[in-house]
Amino acid sequence: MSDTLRRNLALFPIGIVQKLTELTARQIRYYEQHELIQPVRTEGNQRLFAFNDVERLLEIKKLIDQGLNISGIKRILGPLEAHSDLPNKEEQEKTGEISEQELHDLLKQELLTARMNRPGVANSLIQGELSRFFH
DNA sequence: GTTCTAACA
DNA sequence: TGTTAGCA
Repeated sequence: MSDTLRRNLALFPIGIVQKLTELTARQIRYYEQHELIQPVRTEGNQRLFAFNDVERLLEIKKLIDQGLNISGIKRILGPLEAHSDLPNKEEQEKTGEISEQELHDLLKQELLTARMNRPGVANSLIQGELSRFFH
């Protein structure tokens, strides 16, 4: 499985992203309106974020802390790469493109990476919220 | 219980 | 940005 595919897998709802990034849901939706991120939607119109989106949000947060406005952030992060029409988690599982086992391995790998780059409270949150993937 | 959109203190 | 209303 390619790295870009892994990072673009739509996995978490806004609540988890909220804890992961320590941004409010309001802010996350606001940044989406300004095309800083492009989470996919479920059939129920709920946002599903990928690791890519989370990383992007963390960069946005850093720039906000540095006093930048939306316009400034857009210039620094640049336009969003119109990432192709990657199937979402449900479709991938439905079509058998990704097995449950692969998904678990994928998430475990991502969590290990996150643990090394972002030690602290964020990790316990990540592990807690994603524990359902490790049966 | 969670998320969504819209709108206003 | 926060927060609340009214839905799905």
